[in-house]
Amino acid sequence: MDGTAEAGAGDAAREGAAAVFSAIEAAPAYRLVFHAIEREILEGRLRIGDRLPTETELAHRLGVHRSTTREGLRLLEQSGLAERREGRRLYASLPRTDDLSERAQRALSLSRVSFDGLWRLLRALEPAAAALAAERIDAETIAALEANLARTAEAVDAGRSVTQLDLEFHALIADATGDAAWRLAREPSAALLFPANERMLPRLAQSGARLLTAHRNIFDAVRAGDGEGAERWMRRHIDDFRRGYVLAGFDPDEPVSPVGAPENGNETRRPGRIEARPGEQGGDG
Amino acid sequence: MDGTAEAGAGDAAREGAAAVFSAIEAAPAYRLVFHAIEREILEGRLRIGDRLPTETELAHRLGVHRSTTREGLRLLEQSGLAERREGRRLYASLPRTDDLSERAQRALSLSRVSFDGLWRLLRALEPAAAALAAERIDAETIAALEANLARTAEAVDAGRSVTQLDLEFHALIADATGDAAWRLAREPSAALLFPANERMLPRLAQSGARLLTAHRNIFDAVRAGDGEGAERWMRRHIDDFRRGYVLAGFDPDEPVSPVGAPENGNETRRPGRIEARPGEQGGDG
DNA sequence: CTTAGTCTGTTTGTCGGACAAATGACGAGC
DNA sequence: GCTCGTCATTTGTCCGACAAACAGACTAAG
Repeated sequence: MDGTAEAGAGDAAREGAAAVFSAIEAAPAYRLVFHAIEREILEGRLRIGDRLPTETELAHRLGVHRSTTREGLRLLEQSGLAERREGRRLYASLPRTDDLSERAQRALSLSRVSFDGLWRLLRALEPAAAALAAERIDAETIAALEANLARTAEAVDAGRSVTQLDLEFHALIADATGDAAWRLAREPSAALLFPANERMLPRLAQSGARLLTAHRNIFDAVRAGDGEGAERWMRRHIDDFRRGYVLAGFDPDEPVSPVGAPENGNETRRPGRIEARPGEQGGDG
Repeated sequence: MDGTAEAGAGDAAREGAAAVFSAIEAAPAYRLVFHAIEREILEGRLRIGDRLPTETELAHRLGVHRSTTREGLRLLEQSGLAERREGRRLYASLPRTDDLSERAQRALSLSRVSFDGLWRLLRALEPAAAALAAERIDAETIAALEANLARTAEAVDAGRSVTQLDLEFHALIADATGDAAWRLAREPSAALLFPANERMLPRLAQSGARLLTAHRNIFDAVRAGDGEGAERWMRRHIDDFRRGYVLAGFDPDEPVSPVGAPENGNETRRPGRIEARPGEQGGDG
């Protein structure tokens, strides 16, 4: 605890031009704890799914207090490398893609993104994804897409919102590429862009039906292994989306509005405690 | 403290069919602390850049102990919504894109991605990004690109590796779109794919020079506002990249090897402490 | 008057220990 | 055999303490 900083104090003759003085790297112990465990996981000594040692044991092994260990564990937890199962225990895990997407989405929604920027991104991605999907799709994803189409048809008939199903359809296409990179690349933008549908629907007759038809065409091509067709239909679908947006009277150059405020509930759902503290201190300053 | 869990214990007469029993959402207090602060930031009561209250004050206001507060702060920290500046204090911040990218990249590298999948993703993205960049680029990014090209030329002359500069060039193009979504979408994949260059270089004569020429062509088109040209040159560049990969004798269907093990240093660099504890407990089991 | 040192109150990092509640394993009882 | 208490383990939370780092204010030196 006495890393006395006696670095560049010496003679005042010249400002050492050659000396580099790369910034000293240091970190509080809780961060070292985090990295120690992270490393165990990344280098395979702790395999995905393995239960982490007890807090007490970790503390003991790392030579720090349990509180410090716990702070490190929080970092690990939030980084996605540790995950709670069955309520309490922590298990080593891979950061989940949807988790990453969600965060990216939030970051995006807080930054400046225009409808047009997002749209052009997806116009580049989605057709290519559809083409690749046509080459690689498996039976399982086909089934999932069929189910999605069925539910979309229902929703359209019933006049319900199709936004969620729309998002799911496109996500499934991305999944069909079999490559996590595709999903990761498109998800945040799609989640921000496609809900714009919600605002168009009331203004455009038949937009639900059009969407369904488009999805069906895309699906048929994908299932048939017709990459080119899938790409073409998807591109039309995306173009159509933009057209609808403009027709409905929106300005594609405007920033997209952050959809969905941060909800409260969504915790890791464990039975037990309901509130942190029923009500003890109000807040006095 | 005493949220005694007396949920569904009652009479065993009938299994309430009508009752819904939506899963009880509960969370430990440290998580509630996290969400409380998160919410303050997301809803604008704490603005980006604002200094967070003292740990003690937070603890007091939220009615929990400082230790608990600190655990919540670790979550916040790792989520990117709080950031240390000047060493200690925590400030509200936006999750940084490069941070998100880095995590996404790690997640990708741990999952199954093939050269081909990544390549096709970037083949869809990069040309479109270049086209958009040509419409929107500003003087600053032009300057950055020029600097990048100059350094690339140097590196090629000197026979040094151009991988980092290559990555930077493409990232700058994405930046030039002015839309964070583009950078976020391509960064993780690019970071995994482009370093493959490193392996090709020794096997292919002139590949550095080819890369430089391609970058120059792309840049010229972008600067001239020639979207179509930029797109075309970029597509060629990406195609060329794949051709080189195959020529060099690699199989595009193989999974990409995780590049770069998790390094040690990269902390938040704060002067002061060098080690958590110089050497107090060795580890006895 | 600027520069360098000194002092002081505040804030963070870490530690020690304590205890209630939840969990999981296990053996007793219907 | 299945259900129900019992008990040890583990997590969540709290209390309190103290050293180190830091931000400022203030003072001595050039």
